[in-house]
Amino acid sequence: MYGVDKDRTYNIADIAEQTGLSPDTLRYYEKIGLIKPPERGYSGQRKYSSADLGKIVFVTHLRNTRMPLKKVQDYIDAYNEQDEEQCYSLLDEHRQSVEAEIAEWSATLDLIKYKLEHFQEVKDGKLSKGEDQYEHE
Amino acid sequence: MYGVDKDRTYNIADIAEQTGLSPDTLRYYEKIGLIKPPERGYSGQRKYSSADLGKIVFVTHLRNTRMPLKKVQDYIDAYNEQDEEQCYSLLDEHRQSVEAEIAEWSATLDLIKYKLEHFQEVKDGKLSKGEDQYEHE
DNA sequence: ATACCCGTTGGAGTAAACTCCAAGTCAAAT
DNA sequence: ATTTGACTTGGAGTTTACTCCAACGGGTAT
Repeated sequence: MYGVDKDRTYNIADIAEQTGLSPDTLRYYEKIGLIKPPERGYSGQRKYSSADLGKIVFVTHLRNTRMPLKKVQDYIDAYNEQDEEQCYSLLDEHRQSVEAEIAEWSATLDLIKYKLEHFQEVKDGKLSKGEDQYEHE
Repeated sequence: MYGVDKDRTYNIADIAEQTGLSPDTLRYYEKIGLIKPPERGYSGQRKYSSADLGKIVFVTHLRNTRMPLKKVQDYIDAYNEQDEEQCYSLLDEHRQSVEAEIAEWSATLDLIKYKLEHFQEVKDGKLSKGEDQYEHE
């Protein structure tokens, strides 16, 4: 709005600094088609615009949700086609998979806790003398 | 205890069936030193004992807790040295990392939910006309 | 004897998301 | 003039945990 140079350009190091992505990652995202190739300067160096920066920041927001790059890709595509419905469902789909992930990790945690409790029994002597080798479940 | 052939032998397919691991995975675990090489039969084929089976099942129990193979390795080592303290701390350490994992995924989920709500606002028209391109946080 | 099936090996390939590298260009600073 | 520093490229390497493959051996069924 104010104070922001809408027309300045950024080199790859600037973008890296602004986004927290490494230059390598930026080139990688470009290579896989996640971000569009920016203009090039005098000696072939990338020259990003403020709009470019905005789009890359947007990608980082999606990545912050741990959305896989393929899905980010799909999301960007839907975004460019102004298909908000599709954007929404992709995000909601992602929410579901994250919920599933949490459920799996929670079940895993329960299992570990169970093992730890069982372990306590072993240390308490309840099972310590038996031939229960490799049988802590 | 009863009805279980303590002295029968198993080929790799039998072990695969009993454990749910593939023959390839069994050979892989053996290659990385996670399970000890079993006896070999007439023509060089693996001949697992009941004890072998037990140990492999044990590994699958650890893997069920999503413990990384390296850590399973450490656990087995500690187990073989009868260092129960160490076994316990490895498991507890693992519990902590799983809890951290859950915390991260939960934060991710919150972020996604926030985005979805924000999205709703967009669809409700609050932001739909603005030049807010690439600015859904 | 021939096909068939199960096993063997070393090594390559897969997925995801980077990360690193060598070799090269180019301009500014000394 | 030369060093320094930032950038370029294609391509290889990293991690984890497998999975697949070709080429081969050997016992069983017909």
